[in-house]
Amino acid sequence: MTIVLKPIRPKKISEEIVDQIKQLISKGELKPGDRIPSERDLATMLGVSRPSVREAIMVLEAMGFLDSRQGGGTFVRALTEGSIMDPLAKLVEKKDPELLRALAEVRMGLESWSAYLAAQRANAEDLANLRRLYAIMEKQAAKGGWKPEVDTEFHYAITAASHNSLQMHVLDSIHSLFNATIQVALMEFYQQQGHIQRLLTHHREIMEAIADRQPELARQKMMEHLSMVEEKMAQLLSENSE
Amino acid sequence: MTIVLKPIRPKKISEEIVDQIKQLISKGELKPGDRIPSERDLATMLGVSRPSVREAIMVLEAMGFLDSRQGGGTFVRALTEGSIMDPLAKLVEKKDPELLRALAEVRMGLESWSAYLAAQRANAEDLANLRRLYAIMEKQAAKGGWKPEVDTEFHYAITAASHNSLQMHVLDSIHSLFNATIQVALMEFYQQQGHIQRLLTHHREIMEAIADRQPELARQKMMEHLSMVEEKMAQLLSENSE
DNA sequence: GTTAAAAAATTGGTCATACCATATAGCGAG
DNA sequence: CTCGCTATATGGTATGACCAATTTTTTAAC
Repeated sequence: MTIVLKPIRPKKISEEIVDQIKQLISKGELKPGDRIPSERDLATMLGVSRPSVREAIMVLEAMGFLDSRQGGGTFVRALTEGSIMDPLAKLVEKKDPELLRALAEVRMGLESWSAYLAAQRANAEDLANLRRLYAIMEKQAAKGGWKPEVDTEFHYAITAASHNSLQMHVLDSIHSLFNATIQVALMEFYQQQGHIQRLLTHHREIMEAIADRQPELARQKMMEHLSMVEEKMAQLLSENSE
Repeated sequence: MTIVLKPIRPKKISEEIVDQIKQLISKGELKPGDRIPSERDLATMLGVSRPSVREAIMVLEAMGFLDSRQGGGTFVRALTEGSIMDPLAKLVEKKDPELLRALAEVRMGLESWSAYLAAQRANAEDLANLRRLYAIMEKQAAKGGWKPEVDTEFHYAITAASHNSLQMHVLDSIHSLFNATIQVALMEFYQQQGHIQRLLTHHREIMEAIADRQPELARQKMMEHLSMVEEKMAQLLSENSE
């Protein structure tokens, strides 16, 4: 008889307070703009010390629920949803160039691996999807345009063709970060510099390598492609830092 | 002339500390699993009071960067734990063979990429660390043993030598999943089958390729190594399912 | 010498108190 | 009534103490 004993993590007092206040907000008893009782009052109300209350408020402030102003008071902030970001997103929100480079590099490793696997396992449906997306890109390129969404979808389709669910999840996290940071700016940068034809060629080569069942070639082409992306990103970042 | 006036809000001390620690994590100086200095030490180091440090840690904990355990200490969490692992951890704990295969495959992609990067960037310190760990493995192998911890540490050291903090975090999530599932069983399986010498050879070849600055070779050797791991894992799973 | 139990040191969690900095409210001078 | 000053309320920081859980070291037993 295996008794699964619970994660006896005695909850911290401040966490209890966080939960209570969060509940008040979610129940609408505390509306945006309201001023909550002072730290001292809350402490006596809850029968705890002020530091505990303070830690709770600190956490809620970090979450975006509250906003404290010295001398003024603590107010409920209008939560526009989306304030809850992953740890990863919080890190790159500063657009630290070093981190973005690391991000691009991780992406390079993951996607080239996806291409390798895709070349081994892509089925007819996968290939048809890739061809469809490539046709759209080609059409756009003929008009001198480039849609980030289509580009992104193309890369997703490759990972999907790897038929590895976990790979899909991991890459999704990385990719969404990329989108959230400089994806769009990067695409515009391409258009200005007239690199669209090169991009199109890259994608075609990758697709053909996958269709021809040449894993090593697909990997290599994806690597070349993303190397250029990283290079352009570095240019973009150095320009902006001037 | 538009003068965008700014924030005005003088930054709180705790926020300052939050930024500093976040930066340490993003730059990779604090890696997943590391224990950060105690609250008291940090307070004296930074020249502030303990409550300020505590508030900062509280916020970072809420953000998912840190994890504090009473009496134990405060540790750096892998940034991808929440966003990638949680949904999948439940699936993997059932030891679904399909998912374990996917896991091993993702690991293969990530680690071979780590080896490639490490061969380009490993410094003297990184190499010394690898050699030290290899020596331990060699000694163990001479006695017919194989310690999973040392093996794991060796692979971590390679990723550390890639000098990409994000790569470190992503791989940590994957690796911890691996450890939680079949890592130990796998090691025992090796010993039973007398594959220790082959394992040792693999690790030596990888290490030498990195030391010789041969990225492609390092990648290839890591791939061979992990291919064998995946193969053995498949054997183990099929045996157990009988 | 190895292992297990016990004690000590370390570390996070909580509390109490005091004082500083800032914003708001209220009062008073003009 | 308006402007400016003062008093007060409130968040921000610092110090110190003690508790609870964990880790490490020491000690004792085998």
